[in-house]
Amino acid sequence: MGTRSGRTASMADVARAAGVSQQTVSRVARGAANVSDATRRRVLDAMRELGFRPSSAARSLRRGSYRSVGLAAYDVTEFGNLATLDGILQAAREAGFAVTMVEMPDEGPMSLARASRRMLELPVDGLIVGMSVEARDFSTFVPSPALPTVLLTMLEHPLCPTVDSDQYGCSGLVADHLTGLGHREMRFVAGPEASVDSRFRELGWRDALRARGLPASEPLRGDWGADSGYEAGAAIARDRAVTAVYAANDQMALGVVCALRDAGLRVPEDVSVVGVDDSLVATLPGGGLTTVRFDLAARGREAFSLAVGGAGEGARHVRIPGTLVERSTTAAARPR
Amino acid sequence: MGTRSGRTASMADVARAAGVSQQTVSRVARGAANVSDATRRRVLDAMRELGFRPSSAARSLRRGSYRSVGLAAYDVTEFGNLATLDGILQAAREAGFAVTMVEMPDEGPMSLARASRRMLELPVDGLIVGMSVEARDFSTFVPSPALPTVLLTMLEHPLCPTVDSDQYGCSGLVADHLTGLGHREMRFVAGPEASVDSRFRELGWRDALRARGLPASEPLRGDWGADSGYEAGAAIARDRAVTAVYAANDQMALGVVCALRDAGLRVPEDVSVVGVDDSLVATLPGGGLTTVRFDLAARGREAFSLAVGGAGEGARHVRIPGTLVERSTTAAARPR
DNA sequence: CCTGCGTGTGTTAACGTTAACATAGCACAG
DNA sequence: CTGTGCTATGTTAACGTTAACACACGCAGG
Repeated sequence: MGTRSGRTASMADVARAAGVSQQTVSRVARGAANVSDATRRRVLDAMRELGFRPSSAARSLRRGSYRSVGLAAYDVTEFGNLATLDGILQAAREAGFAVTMVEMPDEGPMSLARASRRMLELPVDGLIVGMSVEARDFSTFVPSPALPTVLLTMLEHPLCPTVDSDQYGCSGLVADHLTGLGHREMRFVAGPEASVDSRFRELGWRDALRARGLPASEPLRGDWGADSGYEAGAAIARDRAVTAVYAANDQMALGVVCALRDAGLRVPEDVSVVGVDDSLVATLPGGGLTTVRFDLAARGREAFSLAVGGAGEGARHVRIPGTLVERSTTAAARPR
Repeated sequence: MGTRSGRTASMADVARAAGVSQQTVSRVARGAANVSDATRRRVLDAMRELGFRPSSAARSLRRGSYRSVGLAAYDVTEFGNLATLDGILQAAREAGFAVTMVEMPDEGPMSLARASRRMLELPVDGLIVGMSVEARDFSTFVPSPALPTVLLTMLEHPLCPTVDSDQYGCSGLVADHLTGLGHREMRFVAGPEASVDSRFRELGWRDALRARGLPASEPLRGDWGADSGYEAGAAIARDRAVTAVYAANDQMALGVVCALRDAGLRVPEDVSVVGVDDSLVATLPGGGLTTVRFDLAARGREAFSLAVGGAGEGARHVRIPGTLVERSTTAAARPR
């Protein structure tokens, strides 16, 4: 017919079919005002008949923007990243943006560099990078000036704005809560040394104790898993002075609770336990875990607006505070 | 300098700076072979200096493809969807594709229609739709001929290929396992009636029992939650004939296990319990749940290749079989 | 009757890239 | 010395859209 066979219909094809100029088709496609009802109807009919799909490429080329934000992620499957993704998607939808993702096959700096280079060739107006990449990768990362880039990390980067949940401040919340309940002799169960989040939680804990004039004992070290929490809990059970435990995540906190109970101690009557993350395990039956909840969706939304809003230049560093969720593993301190 | 101020550098700017033609810049950018080392170096230097970023829009316009696949999702956060997303990301990365997501604000058909219309204007070569959308929405869905569309659902659609884990066949696996252990008197705990997955699991179970000459008793109905599983389990505990329970998901299966134990029965010695999904709860401490695992990443990969591979026309319907994971909640049948 | 204005439409020129073709230089077989 | 083929480079013409401008028309006020 009127269309060149094989190709998908363009505005020119629609214009020919509807007997109008190509510009009028463009006006209809964009919902512009100055089109008479009769013409609009004819054009819409022609579009439908020809299965017209506007070329996003041509539009973006002309317009100079893509209305899409890039996301370079290592492991979206992980709890925190997922909730952040959800926040990014929310913010994107409200702004009429899409989210374009590429996965990084591993956590190395090479992988990040490659993902970022690939992003430069993708139709995105800004880039959000992060999701479980270890800190050392970011330190060598150089963003392209042609693509506004936001990093999801606690470590401040000289060239990019960063966003993260306040992994330092959360420990202050826990310290407030536990000292408020009268606890003085407390233990911290840290995550793996390589983890930036764990390091900040530990630092925040140390500083919070010092600020309250309490001694900070050496942390026990776990690996984020419930089993490592169990081991730490077993060790703590033998120390009769301890009345409260703060574990750097919920999984380990759960392990601590199990170990304490297996050792014949009651939680929270004998020992209080607090976790961080408010992950699924924190709400399990058998009494929820007292923990710190982060607004991860806000983390995502913030990253989005920094990446595409572009307003405030100069590397800003946003830290989103958590809130303490009191469930049934903390109570007033009593000697064991 | 050589570049028009305000704009980001184009190939023409780079060409001017390097003293070559624009086409040569294009060749370098694409990594084409026929460029001398000296020229290549000069061009790369100019690119670096000008902060050149190739225009994805112009490329796609010229090339006619985007190297990106669209994903219209309702709730990515949910367990199954997430793993599927991961599979899509994997396949996309291997094919050098990006994944462009838009979120649907709710599950209504309007929302789906709107998301699909938005996708038509996005830079994608194919579209994957699904992720927790209820079946009725798909039935009224009409794909655009200009955008190859794949549906993630068990219900076959006349116009689109569909992909899903085999929600029917999984019940056959469970029936094989349990009858193999000598169980005859079994109960099925279904999910909510609105759920397509639950309906197919139930149908598969009925058919599997019939094929084995066993009577299929009326299913108990839950709502996917552990509490509803607990109720069902409590009812089953009172029926001394029953030696095995098949719950339509792991959460409910977990509830059943708890109820049976609270009623003084041993699992698996007195009653065997099987779930479906191999979700996190299935691997909890205290003895893992026997369950059916689906290869959800394969679901995602399959959807990807159907969406962009485009090879086989005509609506194909792919069902990916699960595998039974035997853990510690099933054992040989013994009278209670 | 002219001027001015608003409304619907058409015309033209980019946007930045790549494919196809053209050309210049050089090596080498005949 | 001519012709053939290869390599490195340049030239031209799209790809499909939108912004800017131009035009034709009807209608108001002078």
